[in-house]
Amino acid sequence: MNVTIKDVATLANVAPSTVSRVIADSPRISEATKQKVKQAMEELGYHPNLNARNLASQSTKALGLVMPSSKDVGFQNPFFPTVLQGISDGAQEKNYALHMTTGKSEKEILDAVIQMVQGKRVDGVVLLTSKVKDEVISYLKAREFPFVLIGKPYKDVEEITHVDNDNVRAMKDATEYLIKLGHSQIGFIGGSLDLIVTVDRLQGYKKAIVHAGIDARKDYIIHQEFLREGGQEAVRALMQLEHPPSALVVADDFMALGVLNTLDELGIRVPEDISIVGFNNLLLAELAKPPLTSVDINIFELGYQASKSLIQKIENRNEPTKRLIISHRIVERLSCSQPNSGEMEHK
Amino acid sequence: MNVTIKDVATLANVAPSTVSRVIADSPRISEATKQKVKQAMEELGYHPNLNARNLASQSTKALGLVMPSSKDVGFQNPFFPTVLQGISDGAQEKNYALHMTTGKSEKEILDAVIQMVQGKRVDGVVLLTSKVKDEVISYLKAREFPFVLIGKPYKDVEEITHVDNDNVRAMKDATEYLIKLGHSQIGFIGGSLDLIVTVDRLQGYKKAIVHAGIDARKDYIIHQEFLREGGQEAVRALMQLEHPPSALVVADDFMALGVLNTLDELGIRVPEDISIVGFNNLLLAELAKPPLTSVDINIFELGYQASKSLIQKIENRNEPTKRLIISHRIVERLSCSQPNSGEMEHK
DNA sequence: TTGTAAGCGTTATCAG
DNA sequence: CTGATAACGCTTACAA
Repeated sequence: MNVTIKDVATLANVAPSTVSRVIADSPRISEATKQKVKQAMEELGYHPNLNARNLASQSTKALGLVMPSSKDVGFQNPFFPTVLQGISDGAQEKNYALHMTTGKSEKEILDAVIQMVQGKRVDGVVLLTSKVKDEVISYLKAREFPFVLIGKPYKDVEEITHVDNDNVRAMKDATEYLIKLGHSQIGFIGGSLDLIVTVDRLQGYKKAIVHAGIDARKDYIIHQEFLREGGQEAVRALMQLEHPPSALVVADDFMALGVLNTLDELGIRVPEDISIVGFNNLLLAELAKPPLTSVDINIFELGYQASKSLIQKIENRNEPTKRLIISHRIVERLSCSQPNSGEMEHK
Repeated sequence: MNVTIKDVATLANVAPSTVSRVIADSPRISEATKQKVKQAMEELGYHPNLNARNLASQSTKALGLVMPSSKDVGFQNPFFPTVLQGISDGAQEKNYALHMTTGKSEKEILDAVIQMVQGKRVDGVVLLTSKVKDEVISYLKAREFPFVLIGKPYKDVEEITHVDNDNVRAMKDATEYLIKLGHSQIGFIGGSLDLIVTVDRLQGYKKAIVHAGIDARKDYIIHQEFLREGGQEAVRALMQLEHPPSALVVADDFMALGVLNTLDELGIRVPEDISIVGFNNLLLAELAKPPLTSVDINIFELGYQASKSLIQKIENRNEPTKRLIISHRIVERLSCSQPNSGEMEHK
């Protein structure tokens, strides 16, 4: 019914295997027949059946993407489209296709991954988030199935190929940026401690504080459940301390937007009354009021390197496990200034 | 090497075909052997090879997603993660998997689609954007391959199954909302006219204006290349007209954020000096300053219905072409107010 | 350099 | 209700 390799063979007057070899661009086939076959393919509008090919060759030239739970608010973060672009570019360069799995719960996700792996739909998997206790990782490791993680694994750091930023360093840099501006009362606002990024960034913050000889105040640290209600409260409480911070590092621009909002309601001006450094340098950092100084973590590159190294791993099965660190840099905009010389009035 | 249907057959003491039937849950197989086989599968950890299955059955239980060009800034819009959630939910309900294609240019995208369709990787395709002259649509139509479009097709509206909002109506509603508040000088800010949504929304705006007997001013209409530089200029110019608008409808929240920004720089307050209605009701509409009144177009539902109806089409080949219209509603927040009684000072 | 033929792991058509 | 056996469309030794 559909045009197959045999039809092409007949038309070109060669054996099916020859056609197959032409497709694979085998070096040991005469230029003459190559042309003949190619023309026949053209004439018939031939396209290889990928299922047949995959079945016979035991490989698929496809990567599986594991997205975070779709119930997660974080899913809305523009981080994902961007990282996806990177992955896609890396894959396309090597002619790999992308297969996607999502799910509403951890269990659904794991099931989808198993189906796709055991079903031999993909040759490797890239994980878009690293959670603290990740069953998907355990599964993949146990089966020795090629995969790479975007972010840092919770454990077995040495045994899992991953691409990540140096988040400790990045947040340390951000904090020190504020310290250099003259701030010493610096608050930290981060997301759930279930995410490794948060843990790392918090650590970087602490390092900077300690290193500068500022005393670390526990009440300067907030973990809001991303944004929404809870966050508002927390920020409010923070600003009503007797000595509220004069600067804030926020672990994500999206979150920073919410913070900006709350601050505005409280009548606190940015950057006059308080300075803010965001993270990720999302497009919306530019669009915020005021435009946010933010740490650019090169999201696209994160994705690009992930698919690149996954493909390497697939094509060379005993590639060593690697850890790729993507660089970051602070992008200065208008949300930071030197602290007021006088004590900031509160209450 | 891998455990196959044959291994299961041997262990369960039945023929391979029987195992296959058990997998398909064929009604004409005794409960006894069903159990026996299932246990064998369990014991061996059997998982069907999907490539083999697809090859033999001439169908894949997979949907293809066609994303917009990754070079597009619009790709960053949180619209996509959300619509994807909807698609994914609809697919998962019917046990369909998702295959994704992207590309940096229209050509790359078309090639990817052809490969995936002819390669028989998917049973149907959902298109996430509708462009004015869409080669992908032409291709799919010519091959009579099942697909559904999210948005409105440029032509052949009657022959293409699509799920969309009534964007004309939605924008008319938004505009009339402002009119009811007392505004008569209302500006329109939209994206590229290459996108059908923009065309529709512009039309809705015009309808409302005409219907209210307000005279339509051409200089109240702006098409910025989404956001960035160009947009800023345009908004600036708009506000420096002798009679600047007292209200603005903006075709996308993301864009509205940029507008808000420019307005702020100009020292124009929202909603005191000017009212704004956004579109799409993205998460960030809530986080904007002030929180944006926005038209919720039910993005998730758009995706959900798309995959649902695509699957219907796949499973019942002569399903009639359908047009699904998803409802919208205005979500009031703080970006609108009645116009100042006095003329707004400009300069 | 090219052809022959045996898989790859399922499903589906016949019989029985 | 169950078992042979022929596809499905391609790759890949092994021959020639």
